[in-house]
Amino acid sequence: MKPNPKSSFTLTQLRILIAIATYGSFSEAALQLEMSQSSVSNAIATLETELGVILFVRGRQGASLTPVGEQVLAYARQMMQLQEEIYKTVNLAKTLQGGQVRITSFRSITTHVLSGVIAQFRQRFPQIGVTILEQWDNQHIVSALRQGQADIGIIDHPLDDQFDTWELLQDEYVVLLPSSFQVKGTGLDWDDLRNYPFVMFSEGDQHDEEVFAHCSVFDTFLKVAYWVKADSSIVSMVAQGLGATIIPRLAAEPIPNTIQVFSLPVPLFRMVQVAVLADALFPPPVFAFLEMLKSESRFYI
Amino acid sequence: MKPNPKSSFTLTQLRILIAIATYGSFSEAALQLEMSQSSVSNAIATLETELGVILFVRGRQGASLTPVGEQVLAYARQMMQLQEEIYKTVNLAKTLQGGQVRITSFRSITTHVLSGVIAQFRQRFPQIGVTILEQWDNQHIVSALRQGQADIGIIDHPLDDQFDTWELLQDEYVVLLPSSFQVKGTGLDWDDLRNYPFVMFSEGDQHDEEVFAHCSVFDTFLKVAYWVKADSSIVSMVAQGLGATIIPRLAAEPIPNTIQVFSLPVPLFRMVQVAVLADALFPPPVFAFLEMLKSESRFYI
DNA sequence: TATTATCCATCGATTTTACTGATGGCAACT
DNA sequence: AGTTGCCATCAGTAAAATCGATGGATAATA
Repeated sequence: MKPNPKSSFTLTQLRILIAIATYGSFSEAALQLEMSQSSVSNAIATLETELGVILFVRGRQGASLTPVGEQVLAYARQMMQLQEEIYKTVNLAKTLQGGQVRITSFRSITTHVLSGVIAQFRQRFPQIGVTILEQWDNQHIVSALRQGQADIGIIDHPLDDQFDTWELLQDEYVVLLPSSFQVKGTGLDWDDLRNYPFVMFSEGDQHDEEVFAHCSVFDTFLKVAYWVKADSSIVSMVAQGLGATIIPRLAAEPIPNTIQVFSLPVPLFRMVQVAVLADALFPPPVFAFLEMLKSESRFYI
Repeated sequence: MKPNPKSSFTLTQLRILIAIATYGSFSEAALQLEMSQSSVSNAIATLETELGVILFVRGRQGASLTPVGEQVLAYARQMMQLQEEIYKTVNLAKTLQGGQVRITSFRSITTHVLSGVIAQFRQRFPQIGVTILEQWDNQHIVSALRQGQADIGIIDHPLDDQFDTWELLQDEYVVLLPSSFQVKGTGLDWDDLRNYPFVMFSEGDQHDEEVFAHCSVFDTFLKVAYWVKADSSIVSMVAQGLGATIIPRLAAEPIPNTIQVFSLPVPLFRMVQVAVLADALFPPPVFAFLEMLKSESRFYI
């Protein structure tokens, strides 16, 4: 008994078997299946050879199943049913009635933007599953998209033209100050920033690079007292008066009201974009989700 | 969505799908399946076209399933399992480990001979099912055999050469007399028979024809007072003194001890034979049963 | 008894499908 | 830039499914 038979029977043969069992004769089955009687005969002969058993007793009044034939018939029916289910499943996936949308993004966006959209989406299309894959930086999001692990990505840095992107929202880089820090006028100026000690994200973060670059344009070089790895930790360190920080607003939420929030002297934004693979052919659920995202984005821009 | 798609996917395609999902890439799957990479590629492309969905995301590091692909994979595994079961089933049927023996016979033989053989057989081969199809006369037994509704038939009249037959036992036609009937000597003679009223089987029975023919050879013509349709009824009518009868011994059993049993003046037997289709290729269980029947028949002859 | 009708197997021809080996494109490493 | 690993595509070939026609067998019918 080979575990992996090189050639094996086909679903067509099983379908024919069922038809014969149903209609009682090879010829009637052929009619119903809209194929020639000889094909039917051949198919069963091949199947019988492959299995090494006689499935039908042929007689004057048609064909009737042998005991083994009966057993095989039962399995054949089950297989046909599974086949049907496969078709049903993929057809569902091709409509808005089923399927799945897979999104990858960072935590801050997930929490403050996507959660709302997803709730709304699930309410509108309850049959469609939504999967979220949280990532730490753009890199991972991009590669998840490229490798097909997700359909839709949320990014905050421009991307090469493999992707179709559009703006979801502008997230302002805000300066967070402990309540103990004094501010002279109505807003911050660059001198203020030069004097504060800063708590920033750990080494090599793209956001911070952007902030440093922006400040340096105005001859402002921040003094970084602490490097920390999590958004929420940064915020709480600021709350405890250890220093100031510059961070995208959504990444900082929820901001305790003991913290003072200012725009930069010259405001800076990160552009949060939605990205999908340019050449990919998406199932309808993905389009539906993108539509919803687009209409939602109006509230943020 | 057509209920009966003209062309459909194949089990081979599903097997390939599973292999790719298992080994992570088209090429590795091709190696494992011992087929070319292009075949694998083609098979999946065809399957994807047939289903109308993308099943794999192809990337630098191999192929990974899409969400629909995952769903289809689950069904595919089930189908492979069913396929395996079919092979297991038919292979069992080809050995003594499984399968079925279908026997057709009359009630009398079933009760008094087969039941014992079957019990012994089931003890020896517990996995093999035994089916008994009871019939009223040879005609039905023969046609059941011819139509493949049974493998083994028990008959009591010679048959044409479509069948292989051999003797199972000789069943003597015995004369049953009520206790009230007087018998002169040690045995019956033809004159005795001429004087008794008889209870015989209803019209056109082959057994009775045989008996009448036998008697007429000795110028004995029975007076039939009753025609009755069931063996057991005949016996009980004799027991109640309504008449005598001539009946095969096994058909009469159990014979109440109020009834006198005699051989005919010139004994007559019916030859009970086992018959199988001459050209049929039987599964091993049938042969095993035939062997057992043969060895068993020694006790009766 | 001879005839007819029904069913299935078989044959040869044809179309379809499956498979292969070679080639090329693409993206990621070195 | 070159190399490597992966998949798609192409053209040719081998295998198969399918068909129409034919023939044999067996019941039912005349």
